[in-house]
Amino acid sequence: MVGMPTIYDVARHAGVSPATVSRVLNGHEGVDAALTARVRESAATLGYRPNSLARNLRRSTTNLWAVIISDVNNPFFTAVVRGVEDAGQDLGYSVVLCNSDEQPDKEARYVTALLADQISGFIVSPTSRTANIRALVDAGRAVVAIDRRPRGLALDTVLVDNEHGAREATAHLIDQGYERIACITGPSRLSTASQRLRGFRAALRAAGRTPEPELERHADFRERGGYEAMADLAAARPDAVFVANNLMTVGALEFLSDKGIRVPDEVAVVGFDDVPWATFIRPPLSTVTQPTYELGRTAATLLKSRIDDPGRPPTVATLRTELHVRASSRRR
Amino acid sequence: MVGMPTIYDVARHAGVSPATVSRVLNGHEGVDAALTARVRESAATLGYRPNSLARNLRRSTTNLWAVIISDVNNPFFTAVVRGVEDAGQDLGYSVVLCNSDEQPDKEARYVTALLADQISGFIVSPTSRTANIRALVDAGRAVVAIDRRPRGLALDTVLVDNEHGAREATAHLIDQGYERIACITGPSRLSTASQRLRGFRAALRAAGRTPEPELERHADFRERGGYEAMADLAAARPDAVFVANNLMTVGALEFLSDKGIRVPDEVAVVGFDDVPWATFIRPPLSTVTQPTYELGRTAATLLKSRIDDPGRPPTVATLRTELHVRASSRRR
DNA sequence: CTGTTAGCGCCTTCAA
DNA sequence: TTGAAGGCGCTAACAG
Repeated sequence: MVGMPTIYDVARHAGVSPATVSRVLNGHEGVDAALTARVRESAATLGYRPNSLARNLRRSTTNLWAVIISDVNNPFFTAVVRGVEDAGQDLGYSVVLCNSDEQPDKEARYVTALLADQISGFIVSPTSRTANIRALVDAGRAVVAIDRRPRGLALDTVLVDNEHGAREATAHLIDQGYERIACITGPSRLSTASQRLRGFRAALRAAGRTPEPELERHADFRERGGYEAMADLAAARPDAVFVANNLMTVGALEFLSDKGIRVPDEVAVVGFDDVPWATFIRPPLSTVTQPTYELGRTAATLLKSRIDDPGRPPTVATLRTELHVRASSRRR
Repeated sequence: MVGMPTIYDVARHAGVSPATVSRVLNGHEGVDAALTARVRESAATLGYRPNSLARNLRRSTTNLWAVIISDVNNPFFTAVVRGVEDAGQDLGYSVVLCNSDEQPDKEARYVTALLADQISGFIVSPTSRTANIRALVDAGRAVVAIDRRPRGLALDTVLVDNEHGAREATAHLIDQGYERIACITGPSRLSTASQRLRGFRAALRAAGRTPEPELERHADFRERGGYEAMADLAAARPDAVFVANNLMTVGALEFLSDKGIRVPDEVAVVGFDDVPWATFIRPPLSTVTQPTYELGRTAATLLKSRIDDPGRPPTVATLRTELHVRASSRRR
């Protein structure tokens, strides 16, 4: 025997047929106890490991999941991936990570490549082009969307309650007595961005105020966009700002710091998403945190049950956010 | 035809043999131009995609690489992974990400599982237990070590010049006139930790000073460890501290901030590794940055050439660090 | 230059 | 309950 031992080697060693070895190793019922023991022992002494390539070819599937996220630089997504990975490993799956960089074309390329790889399940934070996701679904693959709701496609989806989170953050600012509260949200094509904006407006209305367009901005969910939006907003003289994701919050803070605008004395800030080391930024940053790791685990669970029961109607799981009030939004 | 079209379907459609289809699709030389065109066309019209499971079984390899890193929460490693991934994709490989969490047992479990998966290449930041890596090498897999030198094993390795980086950082502190310079480094079993400590001491000696044990601490390369080491150091009254990784730097800053110790007036700080948003921490943090993305790309290149030429003698690539001086270590 | 053929290692009927 | 045999889709010898 030259390479890794095969099921034939084990069979010979145990004095049984390959079929029996296969049955034992796959836990099929109704194999004689004595044979089972012998097979187990032979497998152990030979150091047999099933060749997953052959198994997968035979079963025409793999134990691989692919996670296609839209920004690896965003700690939000990497935390989610960790949740997926841990849960996936428990269920016997390995996870391949792909970064679409929020570009539909890059996403499309991944989809095409991965389709050929018999990947058994996909977890995707969809870019705006739903066609990519549809291709996966049409090819009969199990797919779970995270973070965003894919437009016009019924899918297992894990979201957080963006509207609630934004509303709570804004209500807190109102509560602290801020008068001119601004909002920097993401691209309007992304459901997260519009939901967070909606929550912002809802809180204002609930307090008897009217949302003012001059205090609202759309940017790109990245640091630079947050910086520019904040610069642009400055003319409107807000005394507080709710920023709809972590990277843009960092950008907005950067602008304020560059201009020597004090937080929270001149402008209070609350950010959506956790910012790593939020407590280190001076002043410590108030945030609406999302249960990122949980989100990943939930997506993994949904994916597994979709694989086991492809006909099941789609589920949408919505997780709660949590407001953490810190110094950046507290009146002295 | 019910499922995906196979190479036989294409062959029939194009009126050639499966072998010819295979040759065309794999770009083998010397196939008649007319046939080539016909095969290409048939494949296109049928929407043929090669089944990589079958191909891999036949070739008994995969187009998968596994990256086993020791801490997914550390932005250093995630940045490296990005470099690996981008380069890998260019070379036709997908990347599976695994997190050993600095635990040899967890690493061992991954190694065992992945060995069965015919993964074609491994990039590993080894934990202290070299046996795990040795298992990969013994099984004939292509392996590249990153960040740390695996003890007692000749391997393709990508490192940064830790000693130089630490020395430069320390020299800068000396230059600024600090007198009692402390060092918080990592676990002594990790080469990165000991090299950075060595660089620190070398700089002191070069300035005619003697390293004092009471100003040196080993911690665990995590935030909490940095916090505790700083707390412990405080009694020795340092006026500057060089912290040998990013997470511990954050921990040390946290302690200083908790105690109201001003940076850099009372204690100056330089950290090794980039800290995301280093510019946001007040005061902006001086850092020794590593070329993380480049490190990943280099590892990918080495891995590829190891796969192509398994007999090649091992290469050790050492990349340079860069000192970025910011306010946290500047005398007023 | 092209086609025929024999597996890669496993699982799963089918028959005994 | 166990064994024999075929085939998943592809590629690499080997013939022609």
